[in-house]
Amino acid sequence: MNEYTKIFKALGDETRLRIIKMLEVKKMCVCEITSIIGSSAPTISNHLKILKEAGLIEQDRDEKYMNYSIVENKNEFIKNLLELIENIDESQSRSDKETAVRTDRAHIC
Amino acid sequence: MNEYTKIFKALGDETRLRIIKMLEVKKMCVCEITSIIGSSAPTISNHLKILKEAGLIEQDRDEKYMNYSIVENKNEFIKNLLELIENIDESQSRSDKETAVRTDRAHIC
DNA sequence: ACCTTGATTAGTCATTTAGCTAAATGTAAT
DNA sequence: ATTACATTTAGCTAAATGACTAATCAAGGT
Repeated sequence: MNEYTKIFKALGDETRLRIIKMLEVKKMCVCEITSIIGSSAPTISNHLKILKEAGLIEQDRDEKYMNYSIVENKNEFIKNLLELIENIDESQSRSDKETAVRTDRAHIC
Repeated sequence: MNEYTKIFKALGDETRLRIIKMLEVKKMCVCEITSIIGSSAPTISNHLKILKEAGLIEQDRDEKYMNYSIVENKNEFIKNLLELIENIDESQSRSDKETAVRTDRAHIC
């Protein structure tokens, strides 16, 4: 599939867009994201895979947790696109972000 | 559906992204686009509807032809997004655009 | 080495999507 | 009014997608 189509397809899903917006706040592990979204862990894991393969996020292991974060070394297109998305300010994202900052993996995972 | 999800979903399709890139060259009617893409007219018509409902393109009738074009009065998000897309330069888009400028509806419709 | 816990993979199922053809609608010209 | 042609709607099919549970993999602590 076309690189750009893959990027837009990755973003063209409610749940994945929520995840991207949450990761603007802080890097998070699968179980944290799972607890905020409310879907099953495999479902979230799969969404993360799609976002990663589109080049939007990256993963790094922190002990037993797999942290996901907005990609660091972005190409120009991804960089500009993610900046655009940062400016999106809706109630859903705001509420997710608030939950994200309050979320402590020690308590929920 | 979320406004932004709808926009990204609209762009997350090979054919629709091709159409957007072609419309950067000039406004076109359904049959012109159909002849360049090679799908059926109803299929193209449906793709155009999805792009329109996402707020990316608009239509105006020119005699018996329905012209589709990149939306004129864009909100900030759509404006920046379409600028980003304008910078995409791939062989597929280049070739489609070349075909588009050469395409004369008088000959093909 | 074993057990616990977090994450991913595999397999299923329901829903959505993108394509088609045929029929309906809209517009212009005869 | 009738015909011709562009477009859209309706109805269908095949493929893709997103969800789940069960099973497996990976890492750490006992």
